[in-house]
Amino acid sequence: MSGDDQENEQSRRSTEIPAGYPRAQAEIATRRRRSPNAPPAGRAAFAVQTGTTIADTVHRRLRQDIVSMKLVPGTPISEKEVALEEKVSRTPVREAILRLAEERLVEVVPKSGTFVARIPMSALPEAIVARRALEGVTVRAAAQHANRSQVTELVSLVQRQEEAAERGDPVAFHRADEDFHAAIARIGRYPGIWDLIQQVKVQIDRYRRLTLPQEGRMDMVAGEHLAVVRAIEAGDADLAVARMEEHLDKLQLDISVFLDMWPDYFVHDLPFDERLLA
Amino acid sequence: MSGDDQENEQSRRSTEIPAGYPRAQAEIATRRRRSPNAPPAGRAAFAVQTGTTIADTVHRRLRQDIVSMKLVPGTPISEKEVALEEKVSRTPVREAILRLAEERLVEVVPKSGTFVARIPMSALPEAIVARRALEGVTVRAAAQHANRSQVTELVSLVQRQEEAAERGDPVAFHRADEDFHAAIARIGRYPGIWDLIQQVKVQIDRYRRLTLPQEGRMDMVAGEHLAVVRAIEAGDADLAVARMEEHLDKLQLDISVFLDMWPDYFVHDLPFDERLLA
DNA sequence: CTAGTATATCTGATATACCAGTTGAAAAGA
DNA sequence: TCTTTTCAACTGGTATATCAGATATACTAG
Repeated sequence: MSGDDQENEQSRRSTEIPAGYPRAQAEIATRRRRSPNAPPAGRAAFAVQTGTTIADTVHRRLRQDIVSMKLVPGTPISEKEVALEEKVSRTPVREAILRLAEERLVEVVPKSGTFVARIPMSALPEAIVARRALEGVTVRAAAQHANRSQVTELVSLVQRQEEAAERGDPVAFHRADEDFHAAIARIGRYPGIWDLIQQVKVQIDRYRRLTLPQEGRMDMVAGEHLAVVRAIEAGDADLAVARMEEHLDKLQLDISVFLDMWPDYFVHDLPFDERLLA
Repeated sequence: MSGDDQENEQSRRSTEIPAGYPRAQAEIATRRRRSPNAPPAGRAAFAVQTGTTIADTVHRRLRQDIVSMKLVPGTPISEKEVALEEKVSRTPVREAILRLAEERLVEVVPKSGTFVARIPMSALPEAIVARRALEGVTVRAAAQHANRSQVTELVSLVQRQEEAAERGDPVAFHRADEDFHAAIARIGRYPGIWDLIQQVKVQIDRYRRLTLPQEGRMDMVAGEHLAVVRAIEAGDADLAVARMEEHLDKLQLDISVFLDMWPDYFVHDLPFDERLLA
C-alpha cells in the first residue's frame, strides 16, 4: 500500500568483499597460463563495494515487483522493453532476467518470451517444511548461543514489529518480521542458513501477498515471536524450536480458496517422476 | 583417476518444460501492452527440450571441473580464454560464469578477473547441519510414503553402490550415492528439497574431494544406506531419521588437517556480524 | 464465412565492438 | 640496488548488431 515496498535485500551477493586473492600457486595443467601478465595474484581489489552493477539494479527492481505481486504471474517481461524503460542496454537486463529465472521467478521461453512465473503449487508444501526444518536449526542454535544483549536485541525487534502492527503498517511489519528471523539465524551463528531460508521463502511470500492482510494476525505474530524469544532467553532449545514451529505452522493456510480466486496464478505440477536414472 | 567425472546433473533447470502459458489475462497497469502482437498467450512452445543452450554446456563443463577440484581454488578463469577454447563467443561463457558466481563456485572481481572460489570455511558447518535437517525431512517423509516397489528400488540403488565399492570405482560410487539420496527425497514427495540439498552440498563435496578416498569407508556407506532403507521398509520414521543422521554425521571430518595441507584453498571468513539492520 | 498458408514482426540467443578500471612490470629516479 | 612512477596490456561491464525460431495477422482458396 503506502509507498514502495523496500523489500530489504538482506545479505545479498553484492555486499561481500572478494577479500584478496592468493597467487594461484598450483598452475593447473588443463588451463594454460596467460602469456604475459602472470596470474592475477595479490590483493585483488579490496573495493569496499563490488560496484553495484546495472544488472544488480534491474534485478532488484524486477524481483521486488514480482515478489510483491505488482507483476502478476503470466505478465510478459520483454528484455527490450525493460531496457528502454530503464534506459540501459539489453545486456544487463538479460543478466537480471537470467538470475530471476534461476530463482524461479520468471519462465523464459526461448524464441517466444519471458513471463513472470506462476506459483508452482507443488513447491509450496515443500517450501513450508523446508523452512520449518531450517528455522528449527537456527532457533535451536540461537537458544544455545544467545547472550543477554542478543536477547534484548530480539526483544527490540519484536517491539518494532508491534509498533508497526499498531499503526497498521504492513510494509514495516513485514520487514521487521524478516529482520527477526534473520537475527535468530545470525545469533545462532548460521547466517548462511538464513540465505537458504530466504530463497525458499520466496514462493511462499508471493502466495501470501495474495491473501488479504488478515485482521488480528499481525498482533498474533508479534506475540508468537515473543514466545520464541522467551524460550531463547531461558536457554531452552527444545522449547524454542517448538515455539518456532508453532509459529510457522500458523501460516499454513489452505490453498484451495485462492486457487479458485486466481486460478491462472498457479501451475499444477503434479509430483510426477521427473528423474529417470540410467 | 579413471575417466572424466560425469557428475550427473540430476534435476537441473534445463529438463523442465515451460508447460504452456495462459493468456496474461490481467494486463498489468505498470507494464505497457505491446502495440502490435498481443501478449504471447497460448501454448507457448511445448518444446520437449528447452534447447540446451551453449551457456548451459559451458556452465556444466566448468562446474564439473570446479566441483571435482580439477580446477583448484584460486585458478583464474578468463571469459575470453574459455570462449576461445570452447569456440564460442564471450556472451554464453559470461552467462555460465554468472551462474557459477551465484553458486558461489567462482568469485568475479570486476576489472580484474574471475577465479575459482576458495572454500568458505565458515560455510562448511552450516552446510552440514542444513543438509542434516533437510535430509531428515525427506527421509521421514519417505518412511511415511514408501511402498514396496520403492523400497525395492532403494535396495537396488544400494546394491549398485556396493558393486561400485567392490570394484573400487569411486566415480560410480559417488553417483550411486547421489542417486540414493535423491531417490529418498523423491519417494518422500519432496523432490524440490533435493535441489536445495544439492545446492548446499556443493561446498562439502569440493572439500571431500580433497580427502583421500578412505579405505573401507565405501563399504561402510553402503551399509549405512541399507540401515536407512530397512527403517523405511519398517515404516519407522523416527528410526529412519536417526539412521540417516548417523550416516551423515560420519562424514564429519576435522578440517584442520586439510587446512594445513592446502591453506590457500580456504577462506577464513569468521562469523563476524555482517548485517547491520537499521 | 471458414480453413489453410504466407509473411511481417515479435522474441531470446549469440556474436562483436567498445569502454573504463586494474594490474604488473618496465622505466625513471634516488 | 631500491623505491617510485608510468603505462600498456588485460579484465569484466556494457552497448550494439545479427540470427533464427515462434506467433499473430493478413491474405488466399474453397
